[in-house]
Amino acid sequence: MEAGLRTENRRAALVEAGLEAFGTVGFAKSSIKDICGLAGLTQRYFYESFKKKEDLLSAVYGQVVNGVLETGWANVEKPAKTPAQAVTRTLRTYYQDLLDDPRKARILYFEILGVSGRIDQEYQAATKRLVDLIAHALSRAFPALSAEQLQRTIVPTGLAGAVNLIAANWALDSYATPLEDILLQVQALAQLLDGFLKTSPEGVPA
Amino acid sequence: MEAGLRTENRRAALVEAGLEAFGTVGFAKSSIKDICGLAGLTQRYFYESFKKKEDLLSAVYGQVVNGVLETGWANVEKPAKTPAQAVTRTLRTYYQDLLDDPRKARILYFEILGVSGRIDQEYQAATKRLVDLIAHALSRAFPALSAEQLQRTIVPTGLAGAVNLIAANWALDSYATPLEDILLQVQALAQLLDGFLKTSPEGVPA
DNA sequence: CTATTGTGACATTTTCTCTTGTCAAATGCA
DNA sequence: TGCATTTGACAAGAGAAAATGTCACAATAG
Repeated sequence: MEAGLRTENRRAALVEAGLEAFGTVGFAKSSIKDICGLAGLTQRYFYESFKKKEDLLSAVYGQVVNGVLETGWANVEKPAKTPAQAVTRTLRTYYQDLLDDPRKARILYFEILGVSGRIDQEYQAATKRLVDLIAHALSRAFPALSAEQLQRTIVPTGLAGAVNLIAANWALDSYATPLEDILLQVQALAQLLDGFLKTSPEGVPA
Repeated sequence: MEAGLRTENRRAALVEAGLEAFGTVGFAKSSIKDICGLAGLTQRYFYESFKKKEDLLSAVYGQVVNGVLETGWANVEKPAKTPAQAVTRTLRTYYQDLLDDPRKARILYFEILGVSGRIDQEYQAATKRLVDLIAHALSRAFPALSAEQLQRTIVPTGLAGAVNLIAANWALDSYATPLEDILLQVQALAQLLDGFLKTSPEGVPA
């Protein structure tokens, strides 16, 4: 095997080990040594691919964020019978991702915060991407809402916060509430909004 | 001055120094030595009042949380002419608190997360208190919504997430958007909800 | 086969930070 | 005033983790 390729493999192993360490023990309590142990590598290989622990967190976070947002976008484009169905389905896959791998939830909602200014910026950028996805999902599910109009309001940001806090509380609660219960409530709200928009064609004010 | 009282004063100085350190440099990057320096005390006095840095964070967080929730409750009880006005006024004081002291915002939304299991529990408890406040505010502003009904839904949790993420983004953005712009949008949404509830006396389904 | 490069295990250095201890000066109290 | 307690400044040990270095061995290419 080529050297460059093996370097890549080691890097990938470190990212996977980082996901495990940060997602279970936590960022603060994981040492570089621990992570290398999980990856089955010695410490020097850490410095082969990363300068410091924070850089690994950045790589892990980027991978997780890309994963959930990709499944989100893949879902939002699919046609749906009703707006409520579209909203529910998108949210289901998003939450299902976190349910399948609680380490991702922990990194997305907890470990990423308060580490450094640079990481805060990455968090902010990722939040913005989620807000964009939500704005797009809303404008698709509810054609009465224009995407441009949504972009200028705080509504998608607020909804992103709602989605995130519900997910974070759900994770802190060890996923006690069945996912379907949460989705049923969301579905009811979406149906309400749908009915409301149909009786108020003037839409939502900016 | 009595000894016990001076001990109290030193403790208060440490909490204030903790607010400054955690709220600007951050929890991870603040050493006990730094904090004592800010407080104008030597390290031994840290151990007089706290066992470890985490305990100081807990004290600082508790003070900040109590402060914002108290102003929130004080406001929510006041009578208002319209529901939209009630919502806007409560939110204004809540956000104004954070605008006046950005260190509080940083601690509330960033520094508190991912520190330890114990701190996570305190965060969860504080979130629950905010959710309760919001549920109460909603049931007061919109009598059509019963408090008991609200408690069983994810709506207040979602709204708490919305309030928090909007605040967190706002803080990360160095409060670029004028507070009044945000409040105007919230007011518009509240008016919409008010109008909707008046045409749908059956209320929101559980 | 042999020289070069990559690898793995381990040692070492360095840098922090926590935590406890010492002691003289200051302060409060009888 | 004289005694006891409190205080402030600093020292120093303990421990952990980061970051770098060494070296024998394995793998591979020519």
